[in-house]
Amino acid sequence: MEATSSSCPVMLVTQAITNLEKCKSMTELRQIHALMIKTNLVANTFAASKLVSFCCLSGGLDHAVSVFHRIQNPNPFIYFTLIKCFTDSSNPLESISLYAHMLTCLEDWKGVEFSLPSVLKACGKIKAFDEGQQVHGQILKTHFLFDPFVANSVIRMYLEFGRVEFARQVFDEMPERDVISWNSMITGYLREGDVELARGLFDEMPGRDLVSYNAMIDGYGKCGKCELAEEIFGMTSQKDVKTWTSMISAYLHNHYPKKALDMFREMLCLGIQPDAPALVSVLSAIADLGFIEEGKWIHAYISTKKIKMSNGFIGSALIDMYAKCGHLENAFHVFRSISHKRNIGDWNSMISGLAIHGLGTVALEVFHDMERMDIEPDEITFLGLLGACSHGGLVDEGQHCFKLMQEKYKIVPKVQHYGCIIDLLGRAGHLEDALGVLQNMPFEADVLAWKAILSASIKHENAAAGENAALRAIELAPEDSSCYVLLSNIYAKAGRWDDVAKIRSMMKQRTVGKIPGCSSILVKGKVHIFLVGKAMDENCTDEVLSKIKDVVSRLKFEGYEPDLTQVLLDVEEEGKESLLSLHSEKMALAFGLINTSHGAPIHIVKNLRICRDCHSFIKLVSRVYNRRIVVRDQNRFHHFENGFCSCKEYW
DNA sequence: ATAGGGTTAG
Repeated sequence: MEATSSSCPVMLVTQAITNLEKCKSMTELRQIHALMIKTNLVANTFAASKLVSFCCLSGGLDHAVSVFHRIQNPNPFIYFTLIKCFTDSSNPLESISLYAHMLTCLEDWKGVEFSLPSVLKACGKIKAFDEGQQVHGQILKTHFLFDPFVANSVIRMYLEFGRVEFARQVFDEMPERDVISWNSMITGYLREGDVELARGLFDEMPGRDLVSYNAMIDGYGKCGKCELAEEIFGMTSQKDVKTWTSMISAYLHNHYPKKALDMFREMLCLGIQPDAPALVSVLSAIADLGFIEEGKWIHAYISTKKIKMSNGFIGSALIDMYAKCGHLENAFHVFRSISHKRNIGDWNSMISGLAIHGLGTVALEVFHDMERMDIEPDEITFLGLLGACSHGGLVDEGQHCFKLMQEKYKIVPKVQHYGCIIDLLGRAGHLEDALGVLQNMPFEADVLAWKAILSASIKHENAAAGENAALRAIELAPEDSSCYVLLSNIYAKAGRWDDVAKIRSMMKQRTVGKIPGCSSILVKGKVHIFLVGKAMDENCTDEVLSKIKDVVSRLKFEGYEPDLTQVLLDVEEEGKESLLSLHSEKMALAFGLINTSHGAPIHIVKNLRICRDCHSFIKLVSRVYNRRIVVRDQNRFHHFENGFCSCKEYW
């Protein structure tokens, strides 16, 4: 028998609901419940289900269950309320049990279909494959597959299991597909990396909506097909903030941070309000570019719009941005300001931020705070820590961290973690040990592991080890120009000119292009970009070139000797010195010397690793011209002051 | 009741 609502006047029901909606604490909730029992409102289906769902929302799942048990003959809708709560809770298994229990209690299955999406979601969430198949079986028997809500949920569940072929079968069998069915299949294929199949469905589907477009943009972006993402982006005239965010992150994933930033600006111009995810992705682009002014603007925007820093990634994105723009104090400031509501990402960003500045000891201190506060570190925390030790030359501490992560935190190291350890040992000159780790680790060595050995070999002048490492790295990443260049440098240094020529022609044959060096500098709020021997704003090229000449001759007085050992690939002997002096970071530095006042610090961002000559050049400039110079290269920060660099030659 | 976007990583 259905609980009667006729016994309760409508007024009372509405009153109870209003009370529930205003309710702020469990104590209040209990009072309302008591009143509802007194007036027999608990017998009213609608009021009772509201009560159950409010219990769930305020975190009192237990209370919800006890309320539920006092309801006589709960109807499918009340079951549904609690099932949904269980699905969203940390214990979705309960949702499946309650569903099974409901089936044994109900005589009439009318209304059961409302619970099916929740139950299927619960199965997917806890990867309960067998249970999921059982529910699927029941759905087939009871013909609920006719209900697109139900069928779509079955599809979603199989996708959650990673079984696209099962999902596809349901998709093919279901009597009536709606736009959600198509979109679900498309995202399923995209998650598998099967863009062609996804695109096939996208082209074939009868009526696309925004979700379809956004999913394709996102999918293309993630698999490195930026042009195709752009194509889809251009196909739809209606765009929402997610469309823009998808395109921004597509640019980001494909290493076009400038385009990502431009896209964000365009979005703002059209009056679209960025939300947290949009801001997080643009912050990441800004961090890549090192555009501190834009970063500060976004920070101010977040503050004025009162966007929460605690949940989500806003805090970590801000910390990361400030650290990568060289403003560690601001990163720390954000980090401190969220001290009571930090998530793991906030800690990780702070630790990695300190790592790129070479502040290994501080990073370890932050980690100790984390341990004191019982925050469970994850694998990224340890990548940051190992990197911090590596850049800070802290060999023992790094090895200790590596042990700690396995023994105390039971984290199984990935190939990246081994890469860090190899790098750590290699940099510190323990080349044999580094090779030992590489040979004994439970993974095939990847490019980065070999590149770590390669740069350690070069630094510690072991040509044979370097040659071997370079050859292995080239095998694994034939498109990466840096390994060819380093190898040919090794050959050149040994006078093996035939081999130098061989490498050069190999590069030509494989059309491996060198990535052009590029540096940027911020002067009076404007970013200026320099390539080798050329300013993007060509008006100032000549002025910069003559300034470099001045600086070089002044430094030569102080004992500067151009280090020609790294310009061995393409150039004749007499061209080497002038080519060296045209490196983009020297151009940017000269521009900074011309256009900033005496004693003002200079910040430069470079896309590649800084070369040895530029490094000693800038050290000297910092002393002779009495300037603090901060350079971010591909790997880390260099803080130059009074002739010294913070990296202590660890780079 | 079912589908879409986000950070930190050698």
